[in-house]
Amino acid sequence: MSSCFKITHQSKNSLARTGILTTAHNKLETPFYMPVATKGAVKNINHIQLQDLDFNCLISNAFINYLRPGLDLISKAGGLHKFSGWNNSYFTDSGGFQLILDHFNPVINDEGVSLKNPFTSKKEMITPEKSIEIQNILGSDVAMCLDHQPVFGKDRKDYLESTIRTIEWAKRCIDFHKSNSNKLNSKQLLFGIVQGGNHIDLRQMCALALTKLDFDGVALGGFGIGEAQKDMYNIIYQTKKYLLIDNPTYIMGIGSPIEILNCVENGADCFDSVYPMRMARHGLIFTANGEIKIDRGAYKEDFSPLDKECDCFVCKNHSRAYLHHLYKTHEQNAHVLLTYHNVYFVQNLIKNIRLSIKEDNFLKFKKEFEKKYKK
RNA sequence: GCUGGGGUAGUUCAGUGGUUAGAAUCACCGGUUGUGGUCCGGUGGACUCGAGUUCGAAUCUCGGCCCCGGCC
Repeated sequence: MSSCFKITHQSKNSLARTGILTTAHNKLETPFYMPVATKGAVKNINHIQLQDLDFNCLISNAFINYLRPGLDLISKAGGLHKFSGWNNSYFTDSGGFQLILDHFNPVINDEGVSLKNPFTSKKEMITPEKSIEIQNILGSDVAMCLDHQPVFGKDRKDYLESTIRTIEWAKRCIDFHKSNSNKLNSKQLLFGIVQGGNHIDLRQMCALALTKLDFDGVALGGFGIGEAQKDMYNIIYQTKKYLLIDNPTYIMGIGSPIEILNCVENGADCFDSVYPMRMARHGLIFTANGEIKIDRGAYKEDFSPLDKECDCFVCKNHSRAYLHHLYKTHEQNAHVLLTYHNVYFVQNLIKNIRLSIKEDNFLKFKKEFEKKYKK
């Protein structure tokens, strides 16, 4: 039973809820979205701006930090928080996501994963224990289990194998986490991860197994890629039935406005995704009236703001024409300004979601948002 | 005035006497989700003009026009 999470309001007509997740650094209001700071920095937006936007939690990557700059250096600095100058919360991803990137030449067996260090070309063996040890040293507020999501898994057989492996690894992760007294952050929480692709029974089997392991929270993985995407909401809904009601539920890798809304409706409490920042870099901008692509010629002489309803400083001070010009001329500031707007937009959405849940108005809010957002 | 170089997509370049003239950029349209990046994919668009040689010229020859350099 987790004591770090407390539900503060439960929607009557859906699984949407607000809550407080208490970490060593913060009390995090849920639902919340975490900007991704793989290397201890979010691309094109700095810590002060993020803090001003009330982001109290980022997610970094244990494996990437382990490869570079390395644990010795981060330890000398006093851990990931001090090294990166972020005094709020950090989740750390285990490195499980890197298992699907060809770039790292992953070779997986029951013991763990063998990966190629792209900086040295040396092989690195990451086991569940090793992954937790790295996160213990980094001192993140929430560590994630090492999980296995199959890349090419088209067959149920592949998903069954990876799901069973994920459960076995989860046991090893929690055993190591409990027994290792050498943690930088003694209050570090640990979340398990549900795999199973789009097979509801595998998801439920995995969820059930994790609930028996005393995790502080449970994540659903495997949505950023592959076939599970279209069935995501149903998978979350069906999986939630097998999770403890007062466990925080984290949807990994999801971050578009519409997806956040639908995940919240099905009981999700936190998110992380590169989506808002990457879309900004690629010129796709979130607005209350839908997404726009700022590189389109249509905006060349459009002197209105990105989003008329947005109060961010970019919308208050700059026109689409100006941002179009910066973007088309590859001016660095284009990415900085567009990233700021997208991140602001998502945070604003999250705040409104929380408010609407507290006011028992979530479904109405969602419906109205979607109506305007989808053309 | 003399002389050399050059004119190929909106732009910068490649290339060849022989099916459908390449690329980058550009324009338009997709994509992007536990970060390998200002990324990936699709589509669109051109041989300076005239004459000659040739079965065939965008390519070779001559001339016109235009651009760049050098000399006077």
